[in-house]
Amino acid sequence: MTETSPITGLGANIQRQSTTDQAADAVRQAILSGRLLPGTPLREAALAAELAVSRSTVREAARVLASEGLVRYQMNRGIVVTESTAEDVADIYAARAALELAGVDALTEHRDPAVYADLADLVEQIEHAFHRGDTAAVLDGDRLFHATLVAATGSPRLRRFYLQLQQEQRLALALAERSRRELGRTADDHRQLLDALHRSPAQARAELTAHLHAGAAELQQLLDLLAQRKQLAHRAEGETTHG
Amino acid sequence: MTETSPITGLGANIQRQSTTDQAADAVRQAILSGRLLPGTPLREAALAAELAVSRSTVREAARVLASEGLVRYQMNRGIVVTESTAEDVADIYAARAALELAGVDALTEHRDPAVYADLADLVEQIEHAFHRGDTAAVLDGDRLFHATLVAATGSPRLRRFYLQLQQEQRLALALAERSRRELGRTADDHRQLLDALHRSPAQARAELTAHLHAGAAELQQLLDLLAQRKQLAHRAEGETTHG
DNA sequence: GATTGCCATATTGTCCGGCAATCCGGCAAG
DNA sequence: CTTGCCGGATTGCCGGACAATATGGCAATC
Repeated sequence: MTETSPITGLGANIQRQSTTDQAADAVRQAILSGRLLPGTPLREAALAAELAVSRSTVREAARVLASEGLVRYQMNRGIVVTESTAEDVADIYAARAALELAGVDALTEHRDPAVYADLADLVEQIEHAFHRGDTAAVLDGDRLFHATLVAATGSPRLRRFYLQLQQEQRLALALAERSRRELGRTADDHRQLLDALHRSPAQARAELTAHLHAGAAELQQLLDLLAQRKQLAHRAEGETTHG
Repeated sequence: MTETSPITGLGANIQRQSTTDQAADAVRQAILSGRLLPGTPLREAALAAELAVSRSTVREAARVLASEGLVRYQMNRGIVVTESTAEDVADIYAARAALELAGVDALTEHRDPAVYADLADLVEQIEHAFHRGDTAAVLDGDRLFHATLVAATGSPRLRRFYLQLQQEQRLALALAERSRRELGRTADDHRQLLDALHRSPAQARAELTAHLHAGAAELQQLLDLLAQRKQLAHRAEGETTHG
């Protein structure tokens, strides 16, 4: 899996990280963790001061994040953390479906036992995490399971694109919390999906699309809830201002 | 298709283009047209002078192009026009297959007559261009045909990603010239593919994969040829230097 | 002759200060 | 309530600057 030098056998390619990349990482982390909410404008000067870097560096980092879809870059209006619409969420799931179905096709065609083993491990992990009540671990396992599926295509480009989709999805629900019931369904779903992957391509495809549709619906619902809560907060704020 | 304002009915959203974007466009154009060959290092200062912009602007533009895969950004080594390996080409076709198959699925499921009409038009265009001997038009039609197929998924993200793949492919064969026979095959293939799309999903999928495999093989062969020619040139250069 | 160490040069990474263009909120006039 | 205007805040872009790093060549060494 890892590259090895033909001479030394050491694949350790040491490499410093540019300030720009570090800045991008910091902001990305803040966004994905929900510390920077969608819609938040990112003032270049303030960010530069906060990160102790120059404005040029911030701008370069912003270009990177923009290409990942985490922020939007509007002419003369600056950087804003991306706000996902309902259509965006639907689209993310549609795109996910396309890539993951390609993964299913590749897997059910080549039947690589290593991939099946990885997937089985992940299902175990997810179930364990669920019983421990470790929400973050469940979600991590979920993401890794699907990423592994796409990786089964063997295509680096599909893999990279898929990771971006996952990032966008994380951004969309950064502040949403899943209920225990939904997490349980997640755990069950993946075992079922794995079974279907063993059985037949057609069943696997069907199971996956069903799983994704359910996920999309759940996320849409969560977003609606958040929007409602936000509206209420907004209204309350208006009242206090008026009173 | 186009967005219309509920008030004026004018969808004309005028918008200036930032200098950075213009710079990126210029370089992108130069790369895709083959004026900047793969492997060419892009000196920031020189580029800035050439485009009559500042180095900061060039760097931002480079970040954009790097995110599109047209250039590579190596720490302390600067910007280099991406050199595609044989694996890259294979991967591009694998990724294309995944997305286009999603398009086939969507199309054969919904049977949107408008899309079929568009595709039929494009086949006509390609055949006309071929008979005119207009190579560029054939290739444009080819690209548009496949992009339309992917667009049938209705997913903006898949569409965007697919355009990037097409860009990368153009980069890979920027300086390769296709023979008349290959262009003819291209024209025939698309009509066959369109027929299969009318017939059955399974046949469409089969036809598409065959088409893409043939394309990949052709491109690989072209690249081998180019590599050989390059080696010969290189060797000749060495001889003159020594002599 | 091949390897190593060193040095001059070219180039990048990053920062800074600056200025015009643009956006935004508010206030006044109609 | 709309329109026009104004000032502060912010961005877009620039040019200069300097340290860190890469690169190619030359000399010293084995």
